[in-house]
Amino acid sequence: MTTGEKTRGKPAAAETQDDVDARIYRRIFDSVMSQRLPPGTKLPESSLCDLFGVSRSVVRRVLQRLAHDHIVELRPNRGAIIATPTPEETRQIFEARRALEAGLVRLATRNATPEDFESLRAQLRDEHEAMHRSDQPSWARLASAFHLQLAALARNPILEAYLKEIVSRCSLIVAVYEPWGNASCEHEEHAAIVDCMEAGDAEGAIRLMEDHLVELERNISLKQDAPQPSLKQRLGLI
Amino acid sequence: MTTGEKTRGKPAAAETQDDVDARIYRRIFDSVMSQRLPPGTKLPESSLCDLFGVSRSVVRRVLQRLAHDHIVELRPNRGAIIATPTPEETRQIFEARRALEAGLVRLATRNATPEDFESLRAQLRDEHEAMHRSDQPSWARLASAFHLQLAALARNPILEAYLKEIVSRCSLIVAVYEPWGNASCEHEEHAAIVDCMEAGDAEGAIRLMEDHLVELERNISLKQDAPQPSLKQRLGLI
DNA sequence: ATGTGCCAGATTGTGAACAATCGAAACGGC
DNA sequence: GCCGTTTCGATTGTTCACAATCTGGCACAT
Repeated sequence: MTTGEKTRGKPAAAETQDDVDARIYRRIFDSVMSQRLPPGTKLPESSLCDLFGVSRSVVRRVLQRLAHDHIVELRPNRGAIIATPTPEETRQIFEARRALEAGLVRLATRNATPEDFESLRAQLRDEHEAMHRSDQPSWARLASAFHLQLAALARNPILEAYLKEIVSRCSLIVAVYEPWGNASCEHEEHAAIVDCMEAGDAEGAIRLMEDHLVELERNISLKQDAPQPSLKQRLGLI
Repeated sequence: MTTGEKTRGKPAAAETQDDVDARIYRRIFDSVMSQRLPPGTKLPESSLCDLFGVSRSVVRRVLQRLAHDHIVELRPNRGAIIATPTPEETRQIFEARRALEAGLVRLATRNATPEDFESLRAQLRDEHEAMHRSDQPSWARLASAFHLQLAALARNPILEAYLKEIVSRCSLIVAVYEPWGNASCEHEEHAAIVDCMEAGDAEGAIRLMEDHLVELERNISLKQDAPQPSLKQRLGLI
């Protein structure tokens, strides 16, 4: 009775296997998104075992999940590394993202309630505030969160999960080529999209969203081509 | 030399771990698609170990992959069963599929070469032939293959992978509610889509594709609602 | 007779030992 | 001095044994 309720709920110190998995997954995931784990970083199983205090079985399972979500790359007999998207993959990811978000915007415009728009605008205010504070880490997270929250309004968990995965991969790309693009511009575009959706103009919102994503990709491509940031990556270890 | 080349290629009896995984995955996958493993079927690890002659580690890994692709459901401490899509999930899956295929048709229309259309028409001929032979198993497989091949023309592996997953889930639904809809109608619609694409009319092809998918869903929904096929599933064991 | 609690069997989750594989440095031949 | 070979160390892949958990049936009290 004291430690583990079995029939209904687990109020205290009982951590299920899924909780452990999720904790480790999120820890690695967040570290990648925060650029604390740059692409190409090796993730030896034994190190992770020590760090998280679990056995290799658990670490292995989590690494597989991360690999399926394209956060890490699993090379047979050679261990896991943080995934390193190539320029070609970048192009494909953004193309897929445009197609996905177009569909999501259409569904969201159809299904969103006034309360949904309310929370979306609240999100925009947070963005705006972080932007004014020049709080770039927060802002980057919030900018992604906007797209995710918009996706939730479509009321389709499947498409939402796909977008979640794609946004993660985009963040990974941003982590490689760190553009830190002009935030104010992005924020304006987000607001314009919401305006269009609230007015019921799905096609207009889609067009704005696509322009917005093209702009985002262009910012990244510039950094990607121009200053050759990949000397150590191409020459050293990837 | 006789059994395992290591440096370059593996011409004969050397089977890598990935090959083993893929073999077991495909075996289960195909069995589900062929309705030999109906939804709700239990998949005990020990049985699979015996059947495939591998250890539980391998079985476990494969089951996780199948779970991530929504072919099986992994219940903690209770083992794996073939996934059983609910009517609500069915609605979401088809909605997602329409959105995805719309984007794919648009890209495919833009990127397809004359040779691509050639192979697509060859696909249609195979369909037509299987239909005339009343070879329903073959026809069902070919009908899915048409959508998959069309998706490949978009030249975007990411969206293609998503559609592959969704089509699998659709086939699973078909396996539950076995509509075996009017094949000739489907074939005509496939052909009409290709015509539109070849004429460069992406928007027209998208509209036809959406109608086609709505029709497909309607066929399934009818069987789903009418004869109450889920008595044993809802009341007994799912 | 019905509902509750308990026990046994089976199945899954975990951890540690063993085997296999790969990378890289050291070695020797040309 | 350069290149191919070989050995060694480290890391991953697999297997097996043990622990934890759930299911289903049985006994028992009400």
